[in-house]
Amino acid sequence: MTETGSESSGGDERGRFGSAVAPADRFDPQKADLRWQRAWADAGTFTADSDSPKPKSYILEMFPYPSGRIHIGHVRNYTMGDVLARYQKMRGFEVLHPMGWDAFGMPAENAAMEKGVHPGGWTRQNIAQMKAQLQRIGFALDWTREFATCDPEYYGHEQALFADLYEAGLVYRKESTVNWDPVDMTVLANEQVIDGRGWRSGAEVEKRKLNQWFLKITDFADDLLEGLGKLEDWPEKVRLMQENWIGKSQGLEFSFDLSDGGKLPVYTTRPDTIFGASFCAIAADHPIAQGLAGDAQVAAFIEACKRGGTKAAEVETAEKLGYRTAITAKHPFTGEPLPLFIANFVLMEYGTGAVMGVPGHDQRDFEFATKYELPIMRVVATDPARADDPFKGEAEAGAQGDGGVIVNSDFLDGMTVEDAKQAVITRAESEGWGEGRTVWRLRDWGVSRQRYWGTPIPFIHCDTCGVVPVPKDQLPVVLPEDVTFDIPGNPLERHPTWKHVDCPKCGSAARRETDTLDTFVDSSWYFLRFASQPADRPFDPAEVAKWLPVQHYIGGVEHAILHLLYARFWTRALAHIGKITVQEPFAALFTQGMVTHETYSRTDEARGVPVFFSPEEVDRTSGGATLIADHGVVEVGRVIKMSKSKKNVVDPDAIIARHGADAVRWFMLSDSPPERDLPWSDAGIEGCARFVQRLWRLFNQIQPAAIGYDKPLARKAHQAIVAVAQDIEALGFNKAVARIYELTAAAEKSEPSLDRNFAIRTILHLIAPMMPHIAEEAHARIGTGDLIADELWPDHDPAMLVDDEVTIAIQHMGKLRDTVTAPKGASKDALEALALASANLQRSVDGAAIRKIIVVPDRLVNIVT
RNA sequence: GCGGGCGUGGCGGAAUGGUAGACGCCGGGGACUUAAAAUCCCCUGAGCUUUGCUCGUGCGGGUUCGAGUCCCGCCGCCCGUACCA
Repeated sequence: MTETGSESSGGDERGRFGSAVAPADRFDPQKADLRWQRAWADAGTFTADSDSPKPKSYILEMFPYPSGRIHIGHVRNYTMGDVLARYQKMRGFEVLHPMGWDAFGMPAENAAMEKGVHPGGWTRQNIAQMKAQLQRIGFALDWTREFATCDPEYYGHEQALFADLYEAGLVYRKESTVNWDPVDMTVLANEQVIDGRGWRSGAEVEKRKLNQWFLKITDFADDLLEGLGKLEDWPEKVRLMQENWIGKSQGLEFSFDLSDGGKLPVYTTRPDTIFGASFCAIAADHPIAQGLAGDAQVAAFIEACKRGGTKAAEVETAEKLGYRTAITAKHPFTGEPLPLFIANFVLMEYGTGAVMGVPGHDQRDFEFATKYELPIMRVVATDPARADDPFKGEAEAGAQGDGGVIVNSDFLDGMTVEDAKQAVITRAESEGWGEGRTVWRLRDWGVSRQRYWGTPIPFIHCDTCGVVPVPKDQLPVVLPEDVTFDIPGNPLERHPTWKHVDCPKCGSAARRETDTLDTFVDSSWYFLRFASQPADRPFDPAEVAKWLPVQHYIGGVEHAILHLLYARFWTRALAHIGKITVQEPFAALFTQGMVTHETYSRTDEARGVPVFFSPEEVDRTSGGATLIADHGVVEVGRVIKMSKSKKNVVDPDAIIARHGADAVRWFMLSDSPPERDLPWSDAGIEGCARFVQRLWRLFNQIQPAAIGYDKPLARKAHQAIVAVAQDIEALGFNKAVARIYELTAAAEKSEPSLDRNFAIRTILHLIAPMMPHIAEEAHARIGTGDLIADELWPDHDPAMLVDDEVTIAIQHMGKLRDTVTAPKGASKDALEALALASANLQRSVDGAAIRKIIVVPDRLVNIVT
């Protein structure tokens, strides 16, 4: 029992930081926050030492795009990472917790167009502002490793890596489709296409082909897929999404003989339904379609297919259109002539750009067949007896597992879907007209962007030598500063001198590549640059090996596929060419939810559109919602993601100025589970600010002269040490917060004792990763005198974790009838006897014969009658 | 369209198949105060014939002694959909 009171008496010790702090009734975050932020910076508390003998831990949050100001969503993201980083440090790890800037991208160019500023200047200014904001929240970041992807030192190394991948054959050029704005004469991002029109010009967008740079991510498709299986600490949903995105499928590729003497190779994942085929369809940009374009009608149809943007959601929800050619395709088994269509829903990128249409068992084909009055045949049924059942207005997938059986299909009749697939493939292969083939949904990564504010692609186009990489000693290819954005299009393209260079090979006049790299390339290796930053190389492989993989990677679920897949690919590609040894960059991934807020609006009668008001303009104190300006009622809208257009954003600066960093951090961790959305509320943040003061009062109640013990409280403290640690490790911050509230309440209510002092000091350490400023301030007064950020997580006594009494639920037929207290570990017989003795239970049973008694030790007894 | 997720009091949420609603917010009552703020204490899912009982985890079924949790079928909302980052 004595060990529970084994905390040091500690009251009048004053260490390095102790004398600086005067006792106060209230905790003053405005003074304390800055004091401790300076103390950490001066002491280099969070500077990672790669030569430390301690085990390493790399904690990383997805670095921000410097859009202007820190968003409350950033605060949530970085608070979670910060708690982990500080906790890991308390657990004895050498922690790397860096921060940088994903600084290239379209918003900077938009700002340049709208405000006439330079994208670089605008970006740098935003970075300075956002860095100051992050520092004001007290994040335990190693700022010595900060960089921005728009630093030539960073993108120069990226250019070198890109050239290395080119040399290794992982980079190539090919034609691909972009959104083209025919009025602004420029390429549009999908985001810039709204309802099929350019966002500035309002012109109807067209698809246009352009020669572009690609990375061979498909070479790694199998490996990326297989690697998912080993990522145990990734959310199941993200692994599933990536798996579906990669989309490995086994199917049959075979050729139809065409009536014009040609052949039509098609790919299908459902060869079992081949007897249900009633037409064939090819993409508008399929060679056969192009060959028919001499006909004006065909040309017009192909032209019509070009309308609209390239978004998958748009393409696939568009009305299905087909053009029936004069050509027919001969069915390989029946010899039937099937009509050949050009169709807007067939994609040239997937398979062979041609499909066999099986309307009965594919929904798209069903709609198409209905529209063009093609036969819809049943070849899969739940039962052979139902081979001629009609369809109920939609296709029946008849997938495996549904117990489907093949019907109306000659030699396949009676087989399962799976067996029939194999049978058709076997037959096609033995007869030589087709073969089994694995096809991936994943496409190669197009990295060309026709924009200024990105990493210049380090290549030169020479009429004699073709595509020539810029020699390594001429890197970085730096963006020119003197550019203008007053007209649409890529300023690099129209810059007077920048693109005119001599060919590095033959010396004749040549042109610099004016495309820049997708910003996803920048974010595909930044975590390696954080680990080590030599001037002459992108990274030092030995240093990378020390820190990687990232132990916890935290960011929004919106990155579940693209960013995370590209980063996994880039890391593998670098390993493939021998630059690093690590294959998977992120050992554990956590995807956090958004911060949301309700909206306030009124309908503008004249225009019939809602006008939104910001939270500061609205008074919500009286239960309703009124506009402060005119006291009129405003409508309270759904709780949605914060966005400028809905004016439902809250500014972290204003909140920190009011309540301090710790209250904001605590709010970010409280209530909502971190993977779910967090609704912002003023009442919530005020509650957190109150709790900060409540803790402050408690911390001042350490009594150096206290004597005696309080075993129940000590037990709670020991249990909390273990539980909070487990919760933090599982990123269950909301649960950790709840446990701290419970222990705090218990400590407040208890009488002074050695154990109470212990409980208070325990709380101080448990909150240290979450509310580091008040923790330092209190620790300076009641702790060892050193920084609490440098202290270790408290030890616990295993003997104190178990209660000696438990509450047993007594049920009749699964319904609660009574509860009793029993010693922990009581025997089944004893529990049974206790249950049967319950008057409430007896009344419920009412003399009925007992058929069964279920006893769950330390939990419940259920009487079954 | 396709892929993925989520749905529990007035609100955010908790709950290895085992006492649904821990903890926080809001609200109500009380203490302290000349008063207010701050603080502290108590109550707070709905209903009823209130020693206790019934209902209740988006909707409809099912498995089980026992289902928020597992299975089947729906509904709603959110995220991604390859040039937003």
